[in-house]
Amino acid sequence: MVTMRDVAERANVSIATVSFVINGTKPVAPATRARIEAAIEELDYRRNVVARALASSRTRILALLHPDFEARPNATVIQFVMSAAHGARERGYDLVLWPVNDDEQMSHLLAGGLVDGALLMEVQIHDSRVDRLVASRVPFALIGRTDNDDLPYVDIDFATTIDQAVDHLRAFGHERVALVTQRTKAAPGNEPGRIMRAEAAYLDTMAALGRPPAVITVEGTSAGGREAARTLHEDFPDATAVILLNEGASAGLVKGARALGRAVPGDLSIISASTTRELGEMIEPSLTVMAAPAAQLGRLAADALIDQLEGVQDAPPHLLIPCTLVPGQSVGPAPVRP
Amino acid sequence: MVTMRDVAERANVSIATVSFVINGTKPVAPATRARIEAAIEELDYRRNVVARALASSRTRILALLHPDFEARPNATVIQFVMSAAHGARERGYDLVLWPVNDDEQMSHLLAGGLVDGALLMEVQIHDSRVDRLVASRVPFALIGRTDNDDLPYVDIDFATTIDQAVDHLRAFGHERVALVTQRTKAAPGNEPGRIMRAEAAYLDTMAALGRPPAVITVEGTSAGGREAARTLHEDFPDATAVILLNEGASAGLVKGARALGRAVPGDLSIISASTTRELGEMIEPSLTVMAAPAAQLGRLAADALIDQLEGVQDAPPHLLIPCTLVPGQSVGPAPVRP
DNA sequence: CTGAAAGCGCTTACAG
DNA sequence: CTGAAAGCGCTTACAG
Repeated sequence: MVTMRDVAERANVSIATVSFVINGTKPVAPATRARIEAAIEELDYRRNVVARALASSRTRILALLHPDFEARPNATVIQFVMSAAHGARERGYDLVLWPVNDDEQMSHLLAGGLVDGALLMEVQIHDSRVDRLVASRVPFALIGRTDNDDLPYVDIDFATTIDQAVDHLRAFGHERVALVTQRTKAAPGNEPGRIMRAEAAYLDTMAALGRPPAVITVEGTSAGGREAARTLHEDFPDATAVILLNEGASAGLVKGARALGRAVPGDLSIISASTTRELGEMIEPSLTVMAAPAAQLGRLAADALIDQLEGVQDAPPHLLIPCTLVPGQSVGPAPVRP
Repeated sequence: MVTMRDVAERANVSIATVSFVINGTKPVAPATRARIEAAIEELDYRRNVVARALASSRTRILALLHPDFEARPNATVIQFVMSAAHGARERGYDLVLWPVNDDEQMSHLLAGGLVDGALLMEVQIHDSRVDRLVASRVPFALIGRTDNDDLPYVDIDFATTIDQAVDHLRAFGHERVALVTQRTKAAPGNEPGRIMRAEAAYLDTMAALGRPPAVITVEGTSAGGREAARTLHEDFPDATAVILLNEGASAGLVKGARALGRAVPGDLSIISASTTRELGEMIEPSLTVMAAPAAQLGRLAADALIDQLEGVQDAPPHLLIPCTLVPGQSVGPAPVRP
């Protein structure tokens, strides 16, 4: 292995000077610099990142803390993860994946000193992992928000997303719009923030319009989607449009509605929010979706965290990005009331 | 920060002895051990992984080298990545994500000394990245195979997968089975191994059955799927079943076949191979799929690499896992010839 | 069974 | 602008 010492010897300088040119930390005379650069080139020297990390007490490694995604693969997750890794890499940082099952394990990992900062996914309104994170004194950014808006976060702007979805449906004449959300294992009132915030935004919008809300909560599966179709049909027969906040139930909802004799979009219009274009195309009729800004969020999260680490920044980042409407064939004019 | 020195002082031993009990590298007297363990507990000491890495010249970090997945999110990818990270973590290793665009960048990263080993995804038959990897002298395992079967790899067993798909279709009376693969940017003859091997397995099977093969190559999009439906209809009108090796084209193929007046599975049976159960459920009629063993492969890859690193192992790992048949509603009896 | 000490390959005040 | 040296927090022969 070629070390900094080898380079220094070949260039006839001290290792300190080599360090200065590699890191640009101090001015070095052009001639000296040239000799050093030549030596680096000739020896094909590459600085050892572990030694650097120990000496500088900065590892330039970021952790992505996430629950176990193996069970329910989600296309937006991979986009988020990959763009975060990509954004980090472009700024000279590495991203390690830390599947964390419990808070204890998380604290242990954080205390090991491997990472300079952490990104936490799937944040809930009350989240003990966030408390641990704060206690660990490792800088971080949340993907999603707790009820403490002062912490650094990036998140989907659900209020704007729901508003736009409702506006889109109202432009087609829909007056009664239902919301289908996802059941989770979380305690009531402590669902993932995305569900609670989207629901709150929906209720606000309905209230502003003077319409009674219709919220249906089902599993994130095809069976859940079918259940939603039945509930909609029986309990809210006058709803002519649905906003889904439940990717996994999308296909089931369409199938279920049809099985009940309701054409899509003839009798029922559907928007699937916070999902991918690909999902929309996968279904017949192609779904109108609000595409989640997963790739953007991944990069923003990495950038926000790195800005914090490098002191490029004053206030903790609070970034909200709405989903993007991608029209498909699942939204049509509201049927005329009989 | 609590260091090993703090623990040593409190327990009245040298730091070497602390290291011995933490790592279990040398026998330590029970009483001494107890004092040290108590000190660790009381100080809430956690060994600094960076210092350990520098001193032991083992970082216990693995790299996952992969092309840019942001563009085309694929559900099997996230399963693979997460299970690899999970498997690594369980054995005390961390997994960093390295999106690599070019060989040069890959070599640079590898030379930094951050990782003990690497996993390379999306391996092609002739793959210059593999040459770089070999040259870097960093231990590795491939996800997929090159034409050099001696290198360590884990891969999907396409031969078995295709055989099982054909068997399944033949049990329903299908005699003429087409294969739809995916067009890539790779040079002809150098497509990702999965495509070439699946095609080879298909051709072998057809030859063994004495049937003329029908291979259609299209983009991995809905449009590609529609194109495949047209080509099938026009060029291979007697094919009554299709095996897809093109996840993105699945929905388009179904839509396209219908648009041409061919019912699924009434007139055309479809199996989508090397994809997810979730994809199958997302389509109407639900697709019969051969689910890719992504989670298994992720864990196996991590384990195989770690086994190599820890010398648990003699021969380089060569692991092949077939996909799993998950029946849906897209396969039915072959239509009777007119 | 335990300790003193060298060393891993860098960075960073400090001095000149 | 450059260098000598301490130090980052561990591991690991080596000696006893």
